Amino acid sequence: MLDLSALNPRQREAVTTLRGPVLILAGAGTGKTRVITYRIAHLIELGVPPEHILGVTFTNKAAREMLERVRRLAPRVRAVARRSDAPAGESGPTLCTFHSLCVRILRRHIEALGYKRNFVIYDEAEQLGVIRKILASLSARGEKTDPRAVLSLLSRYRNGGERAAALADPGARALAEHVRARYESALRACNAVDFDDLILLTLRLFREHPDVLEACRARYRYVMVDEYQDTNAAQFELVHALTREHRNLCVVGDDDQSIYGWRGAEIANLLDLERHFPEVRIIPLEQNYRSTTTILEAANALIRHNARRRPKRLWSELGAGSKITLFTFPDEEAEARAVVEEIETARLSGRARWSDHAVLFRTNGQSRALETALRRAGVRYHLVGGQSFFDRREVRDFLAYLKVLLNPQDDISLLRIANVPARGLSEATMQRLIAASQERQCAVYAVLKNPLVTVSLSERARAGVEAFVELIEQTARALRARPPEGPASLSAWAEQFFTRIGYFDDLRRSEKNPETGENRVRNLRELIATLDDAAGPDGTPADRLERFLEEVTLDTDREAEDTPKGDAVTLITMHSCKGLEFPHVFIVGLEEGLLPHSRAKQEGTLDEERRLFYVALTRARLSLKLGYCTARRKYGQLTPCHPSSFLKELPAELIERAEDRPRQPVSPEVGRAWFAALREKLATGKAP
DNA sequence: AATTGCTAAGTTTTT
DNA sequence: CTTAGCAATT
Repeated sequence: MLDLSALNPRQREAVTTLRGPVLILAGAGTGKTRVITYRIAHLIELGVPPEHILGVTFTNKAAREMLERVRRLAPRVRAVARRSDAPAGESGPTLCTFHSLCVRILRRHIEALGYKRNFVIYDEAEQLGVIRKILASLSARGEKTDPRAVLSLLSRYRNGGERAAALADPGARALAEHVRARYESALRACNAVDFDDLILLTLRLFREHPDVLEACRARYRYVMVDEYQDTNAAQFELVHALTREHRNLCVVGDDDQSIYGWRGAEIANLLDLERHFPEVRIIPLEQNYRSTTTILEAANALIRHNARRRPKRLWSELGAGSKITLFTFPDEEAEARAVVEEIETARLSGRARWSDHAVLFRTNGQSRALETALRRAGVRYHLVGGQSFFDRREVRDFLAYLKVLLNPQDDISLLRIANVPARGLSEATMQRLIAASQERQCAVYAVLKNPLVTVSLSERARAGVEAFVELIEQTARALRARPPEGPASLSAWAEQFFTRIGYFDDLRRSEKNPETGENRVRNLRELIATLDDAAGPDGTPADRLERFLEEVTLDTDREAEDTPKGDAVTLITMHSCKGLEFPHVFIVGLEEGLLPHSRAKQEGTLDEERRLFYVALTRARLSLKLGYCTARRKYGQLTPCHPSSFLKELPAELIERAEDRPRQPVSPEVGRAWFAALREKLATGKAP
């Protein structure tokens, strides 16, 4: 029996309001995940068949966590579906991301839209590749357009929404429309879809094949959406399509924590929910279980400066705690040293471990000075985010090979690996082949197989092409065969395949520094070792590889998570800290131009910057320290800077300047421990 | 075909 | 100061 008395009245209301539309306005630290999981468990307990429940999240991590907690609350729930290939007879609730839900639907029905079922999913790097090609063919006039900017424009345009409507600049609109036509046909020709397509194509499927929509509605009778403030217009459409009939929609979110507007998130989805669901019941959660009242009051005061928001005020029963400390530094090195000093003082006086601390910053670049200082002091840390494992060259090459083997039409991947390792297919040769493919309106791979085309190539190039085609054909054939003809272990197969084509050696050779070469080989081997686990046991080797690829493109936080971190300080951007909490938080670089970022000012997104600061503030449980520099090294030279205007929005009585802090008396034991630790550090040679 | 050198730019980044 | 992308060399 589910014990609802463990919840506060508001939470209980949220858990027990099961019919009709509900908006749970869940402020930071108010037990949001708890409410969602209790709600699901409650539904099940009341006899709702679990397979009628759909819970949509934005990250796989969130989906996993939710699944785990539902299981704990409702032990009878066994098979809980997360992966898109879950068996049809499953009996659990569906807890997954928007994207994996759509993949699941599309894998079943995409042929109705004229795609092949073995479509590949392009990630951002591949999307950029397509955009670059289009831009290159478009502007021989030498005008340089930033592919990233075009991609983001395109994404907004395709997803529709108010932003796109406000995309009134006729030049931008024309460019977007122009690029869109080429982009979509390029992807289609490659039998590829991108992240946006997963949602958009599902919507199209619903429009053109109402029976599919009907089946989904019948199946998902209770729908919940987490982090609702981060949904974009297309995602809203999807949710609306599923729920506008039965109206059992529960959305959970916090408009004050909307920080992904630049990625197309429509905070209006949350603010204007009544427009589509006038009967919506709004349940605010305001009791915070995380932070001291000092921290919450500061956060409340800050966010009040935002014009358009649903009013709410966080409170807690955790007492005032200590004041917020504000530091001023001459430059970022001093800042980093002070961070280290604060952490070490707390640790050596026995008040906190390294892992109780997080240092938050606006831009990834700010981590450098911090890392240097922490390393110098021998403090363990881990850096969250940064460039992804999946952006490394060797990983991209590997994935491109897999994609080509499963779907040779994938031009982008094919062009990436056609001459890796070098097999005599020079840039010039490839250009001719691409031209031929455009002429014939067919995939590059079809051209490679076409003797009418290859006959015009040089002897060497033709030999290269033939060898390449033979390699792909033969390997693809082998992968379609079940064991014993086909490979039983994907890892063993991959290891052998990449050795045979000389990829490992090529990787080593390509690096001047043998150390980094070995590192790349090791990275790849690590990934290869996970093949069998991630792919699951069912189907042909090709089916299994397909699942692996899907898992890897849709779930990039997978590997980061299971890395055991031990006792270490967390260095993290303000964006990626959402949803986390730490006893002690240090927010650095609170300078005008960095925290309200200079570009945000130009773009008129000051409110979002303020929300970002709000998210950062509300991560702290016990102590909060804020720092800014009076000068910072910018592009090489020291430039003066001013404190962030947001600092003025925090009530002065909650803040004390670091230099005014009363010196805390140090007890003899603490003093001894401190010196002992210092001596040890000197002995091991770690201290400066 | 690959390496070198130049120029230009420089947020955040769930899928 | 970096770094990425691109052009122009060897």
